Amino acid sequence: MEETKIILERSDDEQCPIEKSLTIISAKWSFLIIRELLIDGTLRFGDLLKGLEGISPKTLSLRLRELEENKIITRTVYPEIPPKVEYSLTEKGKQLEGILLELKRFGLTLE
Amino acid sequence: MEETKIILERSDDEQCPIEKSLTIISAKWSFLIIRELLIDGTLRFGDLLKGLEGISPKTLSLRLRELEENKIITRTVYPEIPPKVEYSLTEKGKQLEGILLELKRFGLTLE
DNA sequence: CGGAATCCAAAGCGATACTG
DNA sequence: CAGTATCGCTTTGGATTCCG
Repeated sequence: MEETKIILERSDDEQCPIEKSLTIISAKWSFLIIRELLIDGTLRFGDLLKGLEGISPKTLSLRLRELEENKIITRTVYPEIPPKVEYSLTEKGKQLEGILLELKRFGLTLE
Repeated sequence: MEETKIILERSDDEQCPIEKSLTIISAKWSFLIIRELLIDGTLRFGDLLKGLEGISPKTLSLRLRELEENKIITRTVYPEIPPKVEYSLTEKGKQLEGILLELKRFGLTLE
């Protein structure tokens, strides 16, 4: 039962793991979307559009697609009229709560 | 001896703490600069310029100033000729190692 | 050596209008 | 309702040159 220790080292990957994580979290509006879903569980496109004041549907749509591609959220379509689409976090997505809390803790130490 | 629990909640600050942290860490090249300093301790401008392949002096200079403003690094000038300037992490800056490790751990779970 | 100044291309994103 | 399409501005940062 070996666990590989995670240490900090240089990585010449085109995409090192730290960078992958940051790319996902730090795109504009991304962590806010994730936070909404952590708090509310499941939300529709319109809910997010309304909850995140200032976001455009274009950007929201783009961010949601990226998060889905990275398995952070799931997208569920209900074949009704009018359409209904729900978004929620995957298990992997929920793991981001810890990171967001760390970022919050650190951010609070900045004047 | 009360400790305020850090919980995830909506924040309508122009700059919520999570966003502050992310702004610092996720600017292009920022976490790489921090990682270099975590590994090497103290580095000169030229060392960083050489170590971070692809960065331009303009961008490096900009990032260093931002990090200094946020008390993540210190800048020490030795009044010599030719000039010598050294950068290293503050105690606050060193605290970012934990966050970078979390980001790495998470990044490794992404395919 | 450690930057600052300039110029420019690319990306990012908001506003808005439109569609299945 | 849940997006997509288009347009144009703003920001970012790379390349390069120059300076104390």
